Amino acid sequence: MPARTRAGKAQAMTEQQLSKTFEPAEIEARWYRHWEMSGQFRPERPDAQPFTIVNPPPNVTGSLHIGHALDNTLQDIVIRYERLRGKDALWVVGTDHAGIATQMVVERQMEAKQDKRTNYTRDEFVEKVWEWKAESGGEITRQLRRLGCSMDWSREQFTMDPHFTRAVVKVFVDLYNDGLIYRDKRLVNWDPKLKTAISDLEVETREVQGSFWHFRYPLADGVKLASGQDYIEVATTRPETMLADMAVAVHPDDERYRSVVGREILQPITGRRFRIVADEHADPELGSGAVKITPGHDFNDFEVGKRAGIRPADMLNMFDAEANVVQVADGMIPAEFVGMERFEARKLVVQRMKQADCLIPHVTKDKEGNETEADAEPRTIQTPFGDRGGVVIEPWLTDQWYVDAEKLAQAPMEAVRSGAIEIVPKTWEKTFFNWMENIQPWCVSRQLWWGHRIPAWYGSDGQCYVAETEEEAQAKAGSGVALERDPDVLDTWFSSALWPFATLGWPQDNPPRSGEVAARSADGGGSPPGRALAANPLHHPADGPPPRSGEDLLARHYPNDLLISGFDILFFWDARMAMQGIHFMKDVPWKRLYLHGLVRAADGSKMSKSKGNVVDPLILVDQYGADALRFFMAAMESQGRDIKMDEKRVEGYRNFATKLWNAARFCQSNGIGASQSLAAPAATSAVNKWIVGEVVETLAELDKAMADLRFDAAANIIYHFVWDQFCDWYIELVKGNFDEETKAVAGWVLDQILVMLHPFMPFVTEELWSKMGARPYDLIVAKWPEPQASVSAEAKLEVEWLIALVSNLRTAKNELGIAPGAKLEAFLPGPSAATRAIVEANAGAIDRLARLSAIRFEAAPAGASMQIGAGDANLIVPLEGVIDIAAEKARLTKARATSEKERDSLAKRLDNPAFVEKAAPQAVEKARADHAAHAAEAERLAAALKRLG
RNA sequence: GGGCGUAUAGCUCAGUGGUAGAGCACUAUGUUGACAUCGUAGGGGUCGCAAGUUCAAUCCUUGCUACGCCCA
Repeated sequence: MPARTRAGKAQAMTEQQLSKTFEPAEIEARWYRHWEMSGQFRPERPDAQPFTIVNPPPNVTGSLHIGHALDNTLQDIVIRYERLRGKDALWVVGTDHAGIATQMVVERQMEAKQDKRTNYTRDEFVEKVWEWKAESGGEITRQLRRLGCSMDWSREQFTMDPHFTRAVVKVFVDLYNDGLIYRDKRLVNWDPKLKTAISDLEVETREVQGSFWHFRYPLADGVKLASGQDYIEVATTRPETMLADMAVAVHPDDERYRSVVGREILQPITGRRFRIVADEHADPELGSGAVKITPGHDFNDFEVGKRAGIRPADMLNMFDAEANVVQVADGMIPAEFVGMERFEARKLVVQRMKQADCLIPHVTKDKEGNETEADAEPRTIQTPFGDRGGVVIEPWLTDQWYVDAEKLAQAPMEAVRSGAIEIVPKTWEKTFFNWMENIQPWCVSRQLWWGHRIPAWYGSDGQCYVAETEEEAQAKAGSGVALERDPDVLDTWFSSALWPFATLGWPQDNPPRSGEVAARSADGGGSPPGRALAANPLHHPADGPPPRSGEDLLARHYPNDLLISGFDILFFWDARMAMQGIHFMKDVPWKRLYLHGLVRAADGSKMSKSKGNVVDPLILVDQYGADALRFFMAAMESQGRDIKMDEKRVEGYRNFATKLWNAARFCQSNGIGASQSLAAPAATSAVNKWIVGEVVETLAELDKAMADLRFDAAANIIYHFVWDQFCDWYIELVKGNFDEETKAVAGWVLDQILVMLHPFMPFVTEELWSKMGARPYDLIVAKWPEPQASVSAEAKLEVEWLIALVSNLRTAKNELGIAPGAKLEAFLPGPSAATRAIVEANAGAIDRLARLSAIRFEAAPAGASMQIGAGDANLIVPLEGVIDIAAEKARLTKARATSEKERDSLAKRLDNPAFVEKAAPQAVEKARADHAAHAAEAERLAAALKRLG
């Protein structure tokens, strides 16, 4: 199959001796470069079935953390597996422009030089971000290579690439024309530090120790409540907002206030008069039952305000973009507050209210009944914080662009319901539906400079024209209308939602390649002139293979087959991909969605820089090798559970790689080399037939685990086959007997191991593959096993008989304190023909492993002996003068007790007529067989004891 | 307040309607030419608690307890 690999031919074909020690670092660097340079991450397979994964594009400012290591390892395992199975496997890779994060990084750099963004024009600043990206962005792409990830780097993508930007603009315009994007004036989550709106998903609610103040709001015009009180009590955790209060709400059924609904409050600080309104938002059970209403600065109050007839445009706004107090439209905020920072204003408001005798102190009583007064009641307050800026979010009234998420959410929900998208593990479906069913309009505009600029232009009259280009907008507006473009950019997630199809060339079928030099559009997207990625030192290697052309990637690779992501971005990214994918492509973005958990610190806490418990995956790679880290990730990835970091376990898998290395070295030193055929070699000896059968079984189990995305099961299956079956038994059984058949079988089995293990441990397997002999192609593009052989039941029985004999003998010797190397002789009077044949065929192994000089088919001489069971045979090993009899008696007694206990328990079950009648027939049958076996074993042991006297 | 998840060996975790497994750790032992990053053998668990369903429950149901996450 030379067409499958361009590289295979170029490679040295001679068998090279394996070095004594396994050194991962050198092997990893060498092989990764070779794979990438020779284009083997995406070999040409035009006729093969496509298989596609897109990676969650990491933030261009990011560096590899342990979560990336998990996520990308799982993807690489799947993609390497499918590539080995002959599919046209495409793993799309790229990075995300990360609007806020990237702008912050560059601004921070400027700050360090006493410089700032606003010293530059927008274009100048954006240019500087591109410069930053060229120099320092994309560190993570190098780091992914160190993990061994086999992505198609030749088509590396960036969300601000020109073709991607065109896709983003088209999506925006199309959604606008479909009425699914609109501009609206409403409260948004405003980050006063970053001075931008953010979506509700980017808000984190944290519990903060705060205060709850109670105030008197005097009734105007001498009005009194039914109780005679001349004020209404209101309480708040944010007193500063009373500078923009526009109402007090009471419940319509609340008798205490019914008489004053429609009357007015005279706010003590501002002197503003506003109405008391009836609204069900006010809960009579809570506090006084009356709430102050600041429609311009609170989400609930906004709704109350609208119901009370206040138009959003008329709602008072008392903050600027940095959350400092500004004068409101009615000019009633006292001058001393204007310009004040929000939390300073809070203090001053409390002070002024207190001076006006409008503060109701909080009174507590101690055990003796002594009263203490405080200004406020201490309280734990659920407070919104921006997940990037880390400051308290301020609800702020602005014009923003919104996506009608509710409409777009319908099709993805149907896709999951119908099974068009399978969510694995299934438990996440509920969470998915819960969010999708309650989805809110998605605020997509951001007040940043770095990102995809919104394709909307405004005339001087405020009329808005949305179009893909300024020319089109101008055409819509008519010539002569002066247009100004919307200064905002789009949420980064808005663009990454297009990843499964825009990376494949949508809306054009032949996208520009990453090497293409493209003029930067006015959108701020696109690589700047003369700074194409091919010339980017980060695009490693600069002389790598060119991307292929002429493919209709979109038609071939959409829908993607699988998406693997952490559950933490289910809403942010996965759900939004599903919305955009189905809307624009009329099909699901991927057939399966696999969600994995978080990697936690060893103590189970979340890793975070502030806690200082972050484990750097690259340090683990340095220490144990990438293969070991990858295997750890796979072995620990059981669906639905977080992974606790366990370095000892990584070490264990490093040891596993070493074990395989040494086994291969041993094979090599015995003249075993590369196998010549895909099919298992013809085997005549039981041990060879047996190991071929074990490969057949292991392969089936492995394929099943992979089909189910059970990475832990898959890793364990191959681990135990290599260590337990191949190293511990097969090699030991054939040692010293390397005839041609055995060499052929051993070489073939080792090759199957290398192929099956390759998705998990690509480096060590590729190295061994090349060193074991001449190969027509590299392991990365080898063929998945097709043994074309079956399991031999007789061989299995025979080898398992031998294994039982050896194990039981070792156990007995150990318990009796006999040196493991001591050579003994055994007697087996009247063996069955089958047993006799086994013994005769395996004299060598019996001598070497069981350390029996002979098994005689005759009665044992009188005297003390030990009894060794193997299958239904009972071997007698004379111990005259070897050990003390008491120890052997104790051993047998214990073993007999175990068998008797099992036997009796089964007998009890079988004596129960209900069991025999109602239980499944196979269960009854199995119980009978087990009972017979245990009874026989107990009897055998009893007889042995009797013989000991 | 709503939702989801977890509780199994000293630790980290699999698993099953028919009396429980792995890795690490632990104990004993081993330099017979692949491997001490190893070999051999061993000890260790009333499967969180309680009730129910069932011939049979660690597994299914309900409740409780503890811990974690998400949403409000």
